[in-house]
Amino acid sequence: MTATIKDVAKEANVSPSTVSRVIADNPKISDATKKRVLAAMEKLNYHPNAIARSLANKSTKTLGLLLPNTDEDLFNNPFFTQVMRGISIYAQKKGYYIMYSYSNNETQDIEFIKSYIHSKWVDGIILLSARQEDKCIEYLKNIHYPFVVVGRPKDSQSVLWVDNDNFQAMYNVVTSLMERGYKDIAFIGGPQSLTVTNDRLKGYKKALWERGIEIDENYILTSEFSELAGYEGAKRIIEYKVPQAIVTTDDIIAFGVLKAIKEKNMQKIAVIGFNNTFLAPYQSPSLSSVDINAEQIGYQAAKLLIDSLEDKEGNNKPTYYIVDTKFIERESTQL
Amino acid sequence: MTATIKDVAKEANVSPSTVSRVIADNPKISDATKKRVLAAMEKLNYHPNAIARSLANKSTKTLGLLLPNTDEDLFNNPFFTQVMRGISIYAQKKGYYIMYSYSNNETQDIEFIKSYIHSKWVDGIILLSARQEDKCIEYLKNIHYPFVVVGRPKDSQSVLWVDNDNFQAMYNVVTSLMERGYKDIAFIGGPQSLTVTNDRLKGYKKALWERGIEIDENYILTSEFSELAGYEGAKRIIEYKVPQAIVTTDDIIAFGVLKAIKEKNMQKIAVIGFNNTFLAPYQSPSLSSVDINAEQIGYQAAKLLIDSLEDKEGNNKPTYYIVDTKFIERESTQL
DNA sequence: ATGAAAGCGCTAACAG
DNA sequence: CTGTTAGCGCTTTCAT
Repeated sequence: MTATIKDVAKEANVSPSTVSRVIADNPKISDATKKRVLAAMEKLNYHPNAIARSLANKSTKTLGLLLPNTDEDLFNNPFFTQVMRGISIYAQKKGYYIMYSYSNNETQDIEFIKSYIHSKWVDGIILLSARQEDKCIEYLKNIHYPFVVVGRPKDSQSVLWVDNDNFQAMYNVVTSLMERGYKDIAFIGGPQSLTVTNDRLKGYKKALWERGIEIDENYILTSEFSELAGYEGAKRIIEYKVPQAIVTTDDIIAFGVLKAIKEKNMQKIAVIGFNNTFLAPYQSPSLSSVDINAEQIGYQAAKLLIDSLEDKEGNNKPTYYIVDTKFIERESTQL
Repeated sequence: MTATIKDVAKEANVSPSTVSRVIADNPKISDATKKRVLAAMEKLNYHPNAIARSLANKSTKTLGLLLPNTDEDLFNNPFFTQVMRGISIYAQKKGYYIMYSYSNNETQDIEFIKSYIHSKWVDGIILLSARQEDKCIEYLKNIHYPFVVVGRPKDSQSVLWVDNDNFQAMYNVVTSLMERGYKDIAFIGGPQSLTVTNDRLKGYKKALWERGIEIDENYILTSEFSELAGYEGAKRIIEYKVPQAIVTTDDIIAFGVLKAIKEKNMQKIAVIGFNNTFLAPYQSPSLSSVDINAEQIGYQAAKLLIDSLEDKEGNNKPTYYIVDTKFIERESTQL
């Protein structure tokens, strides 16, 4: 049916290996024959069979992407699609394909990972969202399989990862608020099981602590990434003691906070989101948010993994990448 | 390194072909040897090499997914992630893998399709979002390559597709509004190049027409899927002539409409979105929206394609699937 | 019911 | 610089 390397070889009057060398762009091939082979390929509309190449090469040039699916809202969160796009951009640039799987829990995660690895489908794995105690990281590390994780792993020794400096980002936001006189600042975050939540919480605490403001545990709430969590969290906090500002770890949470504030008619409470999602400007008041550059995170993750895959010498490159954040001020912090 | 079929064969004292038959669950294998082979696999921690199988089988059990990337907001739209999840669920159930690519335009689309096909990486292709004149559909149809499209293609003859009944869904919404006395109803839609926009627009027109309401072209706006489009569209419409209701073809657009309405202080204008995204309930007023069951769309698309791939006999199954919609009423239509 | 052998399409020594 | 040969790991006739 479709032309194979043999057909091309015949057509060009060379051996299959010569054709193979042309495909691989091997330098030791005379220009003359190269031309001839290329012409033959063209004529026969030849395209290398990637499967056969993979089998012979023991490399598929594809990466496996593990998507979390635990929480309905977590996945609706634009963060993931942005990261995926970033991954794609670098992968395509380097001629890599991406496969993806959803999983509902850590056990399934591991299953998919094993399936990817055992079946030999992928050359490396990308993990989205690092948990505090992450079995996947543990597993992949133990078997020395190439992977990169989006989010700082708890034990980052000898694992590739990319993340924002979440500690610093939140620290800066809270400090900036305090510099304008805000004192009673509450915190509503996602699941405590995620590293990102903890990092941001630490930034929050450090900022308060530095200015000698006592940390009130009733002002700290963590649950999940949802508007509902933000909505109910804000109501609880307001009922406890009306704060001057509420910082959150995600725009989705902040949306819920805004709703609660509106209902309670407490519009002077400042609100800050994270991720600077596309709807943040369309809230009323428009939501101030920390832009975490999600696409860049994905891009750098793919880069870290692919580069390490292709760098046989194992040169001592850094094993992580920190993506800059930027605090975007809008109406919700200027009331 | 890892065990191959030969190792298992030796361990179990059988030939490689016997092991292969066990893997394929071939009926003509004695239970005794089957047990023995299974035990050997277990012992050696054997896992079939999917690449090698694919090469021999000429089938990869993976599907290629083409994601549109034209519009920043289009891709941030949760619709796609929901469809992807649906696709994944059925694919995983049937043991298929999914590869994805983003493209920025139709030319790139075709390139990716060719790359998938020529490289033999995938067994079939899933197209997201049908354009009115879709070169990808044309191309795939011409070469008789297996594919399914999400969204009704213009010429749906002999192509697999799944979609909502967009005409009917919009028709129902508008009719329902008119039954409660609304007369001046404006329409703000996405790009005219998409089938979905046109189908919904037709439903809108038909509903008005049936009730003898003249269609005012100034009440019909189409541009892109963004809050900005909704925001500016609504302002333009209001300045032209204040309507009683604005129907849109996407929640994102509706969010922009809500913002404009708030600014203009015209809160009695009813607003309707489409897709019933997770933020719709969190607008104020909460947004009435048509639930299109995006995950189901993805699931059925994968099902249509995979089933057709596996059904060698080409039984005359239907080539399309219509997913139900449901109008979810919230505050934005009950003012 | 099981084995031997050829082949899927490509790559990689090794020779020359 | 190019050809020969073996082999990647699995499947599949064709025998027996």
